[in-house]
Formats: sequence, structure tokens, C-alpha cells
Amino acid sequence: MTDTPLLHVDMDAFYASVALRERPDLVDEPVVVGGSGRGVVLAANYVARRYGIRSALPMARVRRLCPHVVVLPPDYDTFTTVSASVMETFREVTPLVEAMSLDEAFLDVRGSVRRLGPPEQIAEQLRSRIHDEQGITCSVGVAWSVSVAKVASRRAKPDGVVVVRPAEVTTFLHPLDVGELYGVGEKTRTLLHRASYVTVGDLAHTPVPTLQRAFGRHLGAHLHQLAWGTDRTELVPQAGPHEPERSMGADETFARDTADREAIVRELLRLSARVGGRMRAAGVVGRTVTLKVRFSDFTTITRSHTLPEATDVTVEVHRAVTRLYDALGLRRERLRLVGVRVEGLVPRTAVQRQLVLGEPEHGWEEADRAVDRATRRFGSAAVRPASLVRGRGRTNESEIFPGRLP
DNA sequence: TCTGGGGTCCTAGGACCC
DNA sequence: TCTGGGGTCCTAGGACCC
Repeated sequence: MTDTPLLHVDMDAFYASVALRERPDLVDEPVVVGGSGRGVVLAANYVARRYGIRSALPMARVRRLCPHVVVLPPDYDTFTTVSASVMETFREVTPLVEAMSLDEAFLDVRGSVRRLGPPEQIAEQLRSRIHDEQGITCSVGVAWSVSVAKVASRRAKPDGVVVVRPAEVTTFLHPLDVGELYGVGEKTRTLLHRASYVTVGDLAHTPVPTLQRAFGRHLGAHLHQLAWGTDRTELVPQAGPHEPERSMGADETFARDTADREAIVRELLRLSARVGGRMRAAGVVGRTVTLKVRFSDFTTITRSHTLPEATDVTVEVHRAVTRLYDALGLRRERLRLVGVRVEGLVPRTAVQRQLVLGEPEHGWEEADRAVDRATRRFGSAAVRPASLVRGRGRTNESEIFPGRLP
């Protein structure tokens, strides 16, 4: 408890590094992995970064910064496979692995020191194993709290290790800009700077009540902990039957902004089907359905509705978001994006679905199950609601599963 | 052709209940 | 007659992470 060395392992430019394994001829060229059209950069190799290219930059700006940049499409199947192997390597070091995403994880190595040596030695072992086995590099932060390990790995990039022992925390952290802290983003950084908190040391030497008055009870206390590296040390490993996710959602940006209700309702159906399918695959149901709408000017609103009973039924989710959409009363406003999310998820086994004799509603569950079976056999492209197959035309529930009317 | 898609957590107000 | 206070649920928005 008092001595829990943590490793934060972070792949360097993960998607780009994996993509470049297939294209070694491009390693010295500026390369980004990203979508086409209205997409953004998912990863940029270090050559591209010399042009100022960063993750999340719009592709249009990337081409302006570096006209000869090579753009590779993301291959999520390969990313997922490589990630699984890397995580497996982590678990050979310690079972206490908290995966943060495909390309990064925290490792609690307190139980591994006896077997494998001090934390920095474990870090180097991991780095050479991943390099040899996967052909990609990673960086490791070694520290005694989550946020310090995270900041350390960032400063170790690329292809390095940074160790911050407990006695070194203040020397390491306090000169840094507040924006370097894990959990302080652009907005909070600006807020802090405007209030004359520029370095981490500035925060550290301010009493907690003062910070709480200025930034809220929770954020104020949290900032103080971050500034002293006294945030959490216990990891949450995802081993075994982990608790279900709290929400599942899907959203999509239109290729072109649209105000056409038919197109929007059709898109909501696609998204509802995607979310419903994932919920059923995970065995969860949820009661709160949320619609997300982003307008042309990028302002974004959400509207949610809590159903009397939890559901995983595509048609019920779709009906709820369509009602929320219609209640907005939009006329000419063009939409850039719509999204569907279901929150408050619980295992399906935990809720007793109300059985109402003669209620037609529940026939949709069978229809969903049929779709799920077909999807498993033939792939998602093969099975879709009828109103999505026809390019245009009316969209109503009776069209969605022709021949399977309850 | 500026700005993706998947999440988590926090805040704050109002309803409602005790 | 100046009128409390806590807990929970619902809704909307916002910040942050990768």
C-alpha cells in the first residue's frame, strides 16, 4: 500500500507504428493514420510530427501543413490483435493490469519485483520484449501514483523510460505547466492560467479550500492531489467477469450536413441497430436513451428520456430517439452529426422483463435475435433493416423487419 | 474539406419524498 | 408565516481521456 510501484506503458504513435510494419518503405516519410473526408488524425509518426501534425488534427489542415504526407487508413482488426498480444505480455509480468485503451495500460508491479527485479528493470524488459515481438516501440513511466506515472511516460516519449521516485515527485512535477497534469485539459488549463496558476508548484502551494472556492469542491481537491502526486495508487484490473459498461452509444458525422428528416431518422435507425446489437451481444439492457445532435456550427445538444423499463430492443431505442428528435421541432437547421446512447446499463439477467399478455411489443425481441444470428453468420453488411436497404422512401417501424411483424 | 468516435465522471437545478 | 433539510431520480451540459 505504501510501496506500490506503477508502470504506465504507452505505445509510441501506436496506429502509425503498426501500419508502418506493413510499409517499411515509408518509415522515413511523414505518415498519418486517419479517416478520409471529414476525419481527423488518429496517429502521426514522429516524422509527421516535425511538421506540427498531431492527433485529432483535421485532415484538411494536415494536408496544408505537409502536402506530401502519406495517409494510411486505420485497420482496427490488426490494431486489436496487436493490442491483445501486448496486454498478454503485460499480464505475464503482473495480473494487476488496468488497460486504458488499445495502446496503453497501468501495471502494478509490487508483486513482481522479487521475481523480475526493480521497476525500471521490468520496464526495460517489457520494452525490449514488445519491440522484438511486435516490432513497435513504447515508452514507460515508473512512479508511485497513477497520474505521476502517466506524466512520466509522456515525458519519456518516444522510446524511453522515466522513473519518478516518491522523493523526486516535487522536483519533477512542480516546474511543469499545469496543462501537463493528467486530467487537466485545454479548458481547465486556460481557467487556471487566467487565475494565475501557471506551474504545478503554484497549485501545490495553494490551500485546498482556496482551490475549492475557485474551481469547485471536487476539482479543487483533485488539483491539489495531482500537484503533490498523491492521487490514486490502486489499479482497477479488468480480470474475470468485469462489471458491465455504464453506457453504450454510437454516433456518426454525415458526409454532408443535412436537414432532411427522412435521412436523419434513417441514420438514427442504423445507429440504434448498432447500439442494440452491441447491448445484446454484451447481455445488457438500459433505461435511459439519449439523442445527440450536432449542428453545422458545431454546437451540440443532447436530449434524453428514461423508459419505464430497461430495453435492448433496436426498435424501442429507435422510437425513443426519434421522438426526442421530433420534439426538438427542427425545421431548416442542418445537422452535422447525430448520435444514440443508452445509459444506466445493467445485466439483462438482473431485470425481470414485464410480461404483458397480448402485448405486440415483444415480438421485436425475436426479430432482433434473428438479426443477431444472421449477423453472426453472414456479417453485419448482410443484415440490415429494410428501410436502410432502399435508398429512399418512408421510414416506419412496419418496414424495418418485413415479414416479421409481431 | 476545419474540427471522429468511443467512453467516463462531475455539476446543477428541479421534482419528489420523508 | 418568512419557509428546514437530506436523499434520490431525472435531465442537460461540459470537461476530459484515448
